[in-house]
Amino acid sequence: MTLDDAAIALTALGHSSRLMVFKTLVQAGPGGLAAGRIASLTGIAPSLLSFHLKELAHAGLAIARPLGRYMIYAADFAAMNRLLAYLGENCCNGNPCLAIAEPACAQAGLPDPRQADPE
Amino acid sequence: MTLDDAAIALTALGHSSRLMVFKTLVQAGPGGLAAGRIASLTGIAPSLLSFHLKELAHAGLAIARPLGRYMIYAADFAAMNRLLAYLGENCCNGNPCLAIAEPACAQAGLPDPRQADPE
DNA sequence: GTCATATTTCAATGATTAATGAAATATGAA
DNA sequence: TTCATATTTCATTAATCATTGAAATATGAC
Repeated sequence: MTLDDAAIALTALGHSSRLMVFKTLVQAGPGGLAAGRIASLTGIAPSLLSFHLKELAHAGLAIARPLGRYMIYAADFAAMNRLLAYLGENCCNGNPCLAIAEPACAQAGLPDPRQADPE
Repeated sequence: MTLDDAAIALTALGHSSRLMVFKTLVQAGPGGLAAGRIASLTGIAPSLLSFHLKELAHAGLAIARPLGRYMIYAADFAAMNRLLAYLGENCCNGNPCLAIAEPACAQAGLPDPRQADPE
């Protein structure tokens, strides 16, 4: 993932409506949700939601597949992982200083990586 | 961290120049860099850089401190960790499915958390 | 004090983005 | 075929953002 790829994905998530939509898709899991269901869950008008979903899809964070007259959108978990990996490597000095890494390591008796000094 | 806080931070990082600036600050470590040094490292014009640095600071991702006639900017690693934690919890279903979590866990003999099915 | 350096502010411009509602497209049901 | 549902497209408007260069501010050096 290049810096520009990451910036495009971050821009897509950097809007409260789109972040809410993406969060909704994540909660829905890989099966995804129909556009209308996303609209009713988030309260976003259909045409505006279509615009935001297209932004997310264009950024590679959501995948669309038609199902009859419905359009099913799902979060692209792999893409999100790549983005988080990029941020961890390039924007946290490559150190395991991420809070998110803590729970998985705590159960293994490892020290909390959040204490690592990033200098 | 609220969804709106996260969206503000993501917007700040969702611009290639600002992401490059932030990456530069991260590489510099907690000691930070003078604005002029950031300008020469990134090739961004001083007045435009000032604008972008203000955006990063306003989003809580960078901290500024005056040092004589210089202004030192440093990445706020704690804020970045909070953002990554938010994304991990809310945008990866709370599962340890993050690629970034893998290295720390591999050394403990844990299975690769990236294989976890987020459904 | 005067000068050079470092940074920010400001105004102006152009570009991009968000939001709204109406119209178009497509699918399934009756 | 006709109708209702689901979604997208389009045109329009408003709003926000990025960029530039000049001017202002502040600090340290001489």
